[in-house]
Amino acid sequence: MSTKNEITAKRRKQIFEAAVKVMADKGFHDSTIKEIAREAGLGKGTIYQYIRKKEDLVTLIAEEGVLLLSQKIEEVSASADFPEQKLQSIIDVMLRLIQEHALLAKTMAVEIERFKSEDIGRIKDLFSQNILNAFASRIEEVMPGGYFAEGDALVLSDILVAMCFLWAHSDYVKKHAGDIESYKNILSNLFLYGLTRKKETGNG
Amino acid sequence: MSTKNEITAKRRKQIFEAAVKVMADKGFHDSTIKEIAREAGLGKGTIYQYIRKKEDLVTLIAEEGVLLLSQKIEEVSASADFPEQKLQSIIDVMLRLIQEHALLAKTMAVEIERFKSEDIGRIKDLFSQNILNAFASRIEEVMPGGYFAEGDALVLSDILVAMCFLWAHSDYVKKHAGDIESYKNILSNLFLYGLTRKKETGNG
Amino acid sequence: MSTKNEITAKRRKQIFEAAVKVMADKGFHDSTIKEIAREAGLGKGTIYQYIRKKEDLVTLIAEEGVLLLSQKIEEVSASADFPEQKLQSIIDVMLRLIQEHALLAKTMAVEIERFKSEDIGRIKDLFSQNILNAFASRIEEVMPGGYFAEGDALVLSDILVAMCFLWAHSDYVKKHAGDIESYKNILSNLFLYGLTRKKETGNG
Amino acid sequence: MSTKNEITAKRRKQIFEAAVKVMADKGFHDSTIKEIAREAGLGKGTIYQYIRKKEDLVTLIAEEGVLLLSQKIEEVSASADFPEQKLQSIIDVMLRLIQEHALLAKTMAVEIERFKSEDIGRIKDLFSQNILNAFASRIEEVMPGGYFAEGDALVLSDILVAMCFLWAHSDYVKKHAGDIESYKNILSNLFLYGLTRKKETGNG
DNA sequence: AATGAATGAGGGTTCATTCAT
DNA sequence: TATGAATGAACCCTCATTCAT
Repeated sequence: MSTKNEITAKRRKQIFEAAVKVMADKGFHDSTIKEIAREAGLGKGTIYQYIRKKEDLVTLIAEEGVLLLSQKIEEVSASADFPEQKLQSIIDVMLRLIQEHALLAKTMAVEIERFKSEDIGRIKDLFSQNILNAFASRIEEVMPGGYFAEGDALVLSDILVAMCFLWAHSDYVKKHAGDIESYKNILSNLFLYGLTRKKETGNG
Repeated sequence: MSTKNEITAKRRKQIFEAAVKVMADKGFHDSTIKEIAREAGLGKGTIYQYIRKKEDLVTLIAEEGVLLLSQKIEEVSASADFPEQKLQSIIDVMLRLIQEHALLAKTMAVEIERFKSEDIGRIKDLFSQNILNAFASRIEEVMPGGYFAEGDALVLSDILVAMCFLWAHSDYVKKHAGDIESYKNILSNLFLYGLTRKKETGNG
Repeated sequence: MSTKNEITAKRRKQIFEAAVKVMADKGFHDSTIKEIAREAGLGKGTIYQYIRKKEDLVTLIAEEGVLLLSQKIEEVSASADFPEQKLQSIIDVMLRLIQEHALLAKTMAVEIERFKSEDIGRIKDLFSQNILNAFASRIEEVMPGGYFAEGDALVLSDILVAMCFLWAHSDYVKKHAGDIESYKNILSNLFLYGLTRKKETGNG
Repeated sequence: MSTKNEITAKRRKQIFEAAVKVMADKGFHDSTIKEIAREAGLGKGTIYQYIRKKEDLVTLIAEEGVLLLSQKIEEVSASADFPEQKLQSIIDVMLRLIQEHALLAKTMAVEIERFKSEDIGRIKDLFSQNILNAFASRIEEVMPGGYFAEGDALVLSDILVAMCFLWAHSDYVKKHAGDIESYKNILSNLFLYGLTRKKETGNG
């Protein structure tokens, strides 16, 4: 026995997943409502019971994506590790999530930047506050005394997050890195040590 | 007195620049031929004397962009600096070009990845060979003995190039970094030293 | 209460009839989908729920026309009359159908020959097998011992059918013959007796 | 040394022949001025020095065709043969001309009927007076005492002329008759004797 | 709530025609 | 006179959105 709300939630999920799947493949403009409806196993008209405009699907995807990432990221932030480990953890989690929700991440990475609707503004704020700031905090913990000013932390977190998303939509990166584990190591080492730091050969 | 070829070249440039401008603002799909024509100061039909399909405009932009970058990048590579300076130079040049041709770079960054026409394949190869490889070579020169394997150079160049392009289309980065000079320093320091290297305070 | 199929059938008919009407007047190229839609009392987009391309309308018209003619022609062929009466009957039926479906016949006569799509090939085969052959059979029955070889029957049926269709699109013929009854007599007499046979004045 | 008029005449011929060639292949609407110009070895703009509108090409073709046919047909009419031979001659000439100027004839047959411009009216009159009437006269000479009324001659000449043109554009007729000689015989016999007249086996 | 038939705005593209050279 | 670059009207077709069932 399903309550009305349960059905609504189920439909939303159907539509969301179909939209993610189709849009990750074709991008926003080349995806049609008809195809998304078919993928969702619903009628074309039914979609419009749950969204007002096609654009809303991107909002939906963005929102879902940001929430998903936010939750996990917070967990990591709460861990008791050393700063460097915390940074590695957050990269690790981010990449794992992106891998796990590859299609969602791809659509987020590719479509969101170009959207200018009002709703997206709200989500970008959420993204900024929950994700970028979490990264920035982790970054701030490891950079004092080094080459960066305090204000650089935000830029660096923009960069790091973007590099994580790169895994979702860059064919080059996937081809060159081979697997996500390699990519994670490269990213961690780059951010922690840079290219020129020499590894200490463990003799003492 | 203009020869036919001169006019043709001039028109191509007009159209190219109009396309870059409009597409950087609206993206491929939301740009209409009509608007591009208006921006170029030409009639709608005239556009089709110089391209066969709207899609060709992206190919054109991609090609022009890759050539533009390739040329300058090569110059840097030929310089006689030390490896670390060479890497800084190439980042410097890349960012300056991206700044100078901001709209072109934005369209390149945003649209090319999603295009799947045959012509784009050719251009991606060009991009890979001329730009990614140039970066990879510079990267290889500074990383021995450190945390990276030789094969990582390509991935790292993917990453570095992506970071440069981030300046072209990420509102966050622009807002957080303020100006391109800051961004350049952040990128250079990140790549050369990473977040955790401590600056030696010169009291030796 | 209309089932989905009934509506579909109704729409198809609407569109078909509108297309016949408009195309008979203007020909394929000078007919626009917009006008056909208006004539059908439907929206422009609706047409494309029932056809894929404008060209399909010609296929549809051709097919319908051939089927229509085939059915009636077969009935005549099955009659028990003498050969000469059978030939007259088939001319009679053909002309009556062409008169009755004047617009359809005109479009058939004018447009089909020039179309080269694959679907038309199939329909031409149908036309050839069902209509030309029926005429040829009737012709074969009356011509032995005369001026024609057996193999001429097909050519003669091409000619006779073309003559019938002439009624559909030749202004000259309509003007000169006046009414279809006259035209039918002329055709029958021409085919049966030729120009030079003298009528026997019934005095014996 | 060419006078201005000679060049003009030469250009007209070039354009005329190119138009005939292209239109016979593709029909009026699918022929472009560009292609006709190329076929004529002239620039696109040059065409418009000799015609006002694309439609004029059809007028030109029609006019030329009618004149061509008229001239030869008149010669035959002036011959001193017996009526039946005269009819055969006129069929013979007509078919030979159609064969010789196959492309011209095809375009005449296919395109003229649908054109409604004022100029075409004039040409149709010419056609009617010069060609249809010539045929009608020949027909009138052979039909007295037979199955036809005097007024039928015009209809019969419409029919006969149409049957001659059939050779120019019916694939069926060409395929079934094989060569034009056969077709000519079939047409002649049909018109002179009909299907049912028995050949007298010449034994007294 | 679910559906898909109906719709028309809007976009890409073609091409007859013009006109400056 | 010859040309072809320039132009925009006009057309086909797609697809987001609506709405009656």
